[in-house]
Amino acid sequence: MADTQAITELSKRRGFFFLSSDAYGGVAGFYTFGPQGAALKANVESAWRDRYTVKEGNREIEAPTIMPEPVFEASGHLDGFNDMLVECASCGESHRADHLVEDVTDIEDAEALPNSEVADLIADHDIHCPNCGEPLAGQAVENFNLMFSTDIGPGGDQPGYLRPETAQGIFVEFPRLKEYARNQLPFGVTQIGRAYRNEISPRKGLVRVREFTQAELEQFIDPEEDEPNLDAVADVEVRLYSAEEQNKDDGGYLETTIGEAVEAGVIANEWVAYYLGISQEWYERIGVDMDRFRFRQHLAGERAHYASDCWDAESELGGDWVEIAGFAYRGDYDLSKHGEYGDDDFTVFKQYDEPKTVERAVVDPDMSTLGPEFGGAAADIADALRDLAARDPDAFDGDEVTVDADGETYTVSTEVADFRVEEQTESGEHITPHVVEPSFGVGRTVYTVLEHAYREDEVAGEERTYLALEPEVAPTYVGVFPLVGNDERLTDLATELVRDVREAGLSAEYDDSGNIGRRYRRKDEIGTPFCVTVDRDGVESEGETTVTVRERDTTAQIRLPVDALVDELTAVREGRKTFDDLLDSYERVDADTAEA
RNA sequence: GCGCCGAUGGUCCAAUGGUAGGACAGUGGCUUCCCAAGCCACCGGUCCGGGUUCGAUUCCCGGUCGGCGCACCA
Repeated sequence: MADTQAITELSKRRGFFFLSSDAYGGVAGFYTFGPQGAALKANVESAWRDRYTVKEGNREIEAPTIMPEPVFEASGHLDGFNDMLVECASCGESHRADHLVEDVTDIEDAEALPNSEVADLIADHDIHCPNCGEPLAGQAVENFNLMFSTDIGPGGDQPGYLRPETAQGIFVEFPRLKEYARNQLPFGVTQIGRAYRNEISPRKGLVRVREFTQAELEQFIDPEEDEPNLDAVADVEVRLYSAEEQNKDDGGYLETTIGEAVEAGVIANEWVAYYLGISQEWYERIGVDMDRFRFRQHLAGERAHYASDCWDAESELGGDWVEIAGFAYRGDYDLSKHGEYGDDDFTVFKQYDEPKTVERAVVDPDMSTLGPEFGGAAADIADALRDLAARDPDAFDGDEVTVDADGETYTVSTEVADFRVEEQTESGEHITPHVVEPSFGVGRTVYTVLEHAYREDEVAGEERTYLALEPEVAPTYVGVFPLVGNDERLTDLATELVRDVREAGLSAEYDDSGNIGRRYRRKDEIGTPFCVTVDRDGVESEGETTVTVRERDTTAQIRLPVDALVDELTAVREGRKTFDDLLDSYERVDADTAEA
């Protein structure tokens, strides 16, 4: 069982991740991925890109991390990302001021009130500190916004924020993105990038940090027509922790399939169900221990108001369940907000199968009459007439019609209004697409992969530590060693092989220091799946030159011709073969015999 | 943000009011034909700032960072 300390220590020592800016005392919530960690993270991102961008036929973009204030007014982060804190003068405890007020009043959304008013309410209702019982009256209510703010350009008159999620970078560019998709729904846009939250209390290493990487997919759909390919994931087995089960005293997991869960209505939304299925398989692929993994449904209270169904992927880390991805059906919330605040069109024109002919009441006011008669009010009157025609065509039945404009009532002859009923052909309508959002925390995923891969065992009576990383994500794929360092035939060939392996696009490290066992252990600790060793038996043998390949988890070895080495290693890396296949094809080497 | 505890080579630990010692790791050499072996040598450290003191890594205060608890996690 991997404890957090052991992994933190290994990560520091072997270069997976460590606290940033340590030379200057460090700063909480910021981590640097070292050489192994950066490679591991890059491999996880590649695997994500392969699954959620390439295999889904989506497109990836890269938006700036800083965006101007109006973006976050529209997204709701400027208001909604604030916490109101009040500190107790007696015991120093900080509390959510809005929550305290909501508890003792019938105000439901105290967060919407100005701070001074909340402070007054605390005084008026004589609210006491929940911790020590002393009165909180007179204490200032302070805002704490979780977004990092900055100034764009000189002068400081254009405030900007570091994005608290990568998603907004996709939503704000929707008007162009829909053009690239040729206005055809459904389409998906992905982004892998940094996001920033000025967390009050970063904790637990990589799990809660202030700067982190997200991988997000925004799937834009027509809610009335588009359906996911559920057949592709219907048989995928998942462990679900539904809201209903969470509310029971003895609630447990539903071990079921995606198909059954949709059938039973446990997963309300088919798109969400589809991505849970895809993700179950993806997590397994990158080496997450599926016995320490579950999908947990949000309880009604923790769901954002716009999300109709929301599930988290959670992994067990150090005994706690940690959210590593969220799957939300966001409806049209994001796009309609940006449509409301932004200048561009956040809808898609949807053509009907066949054009519809509709009868529509229209007016075509004669401005040459209205203008002279009503002066500056004429334009408003014309607008009011159009509204009225759409709302109440019967109003035009008589000779005259009255409308209100600018607070006054005007009477216009129906002839001047030129009321008539027209047949119009409509070829389609503008709709606001709905959004399905699978959103992944990359750092937490990387940490999960590390912790779930951590193993301790014994080899030849000696303890060893190793990382059972999947070949696809292992930061260093292969180690290449001369069995001894003082024989040029061995060192020369090993040096040559490292070049060959790298040339094939596989990350490789050469090592001739100390004895062979030490070098194997070094590679075990960074999760290198294979070690190639050049020995005298191999270079002295009649005929072809051979080398040994050792597999990390079992320490089993095979001997194969150097000419086959790169091809076989590539095949395993790409998932076309396993080491077991190689065991069947090549001579097995018994390390114990060789030792004797 | 608050409370408690802590901070010594790359890592893990020891010691001390008079500038620090070990283990492991690392580097160079010897040895070594398959799993952290052996021998020699080397590299490398008291979190930051202030105070007390002739002298502070040690005592005191503040800060930073970490662990745990509380709060927070749209």
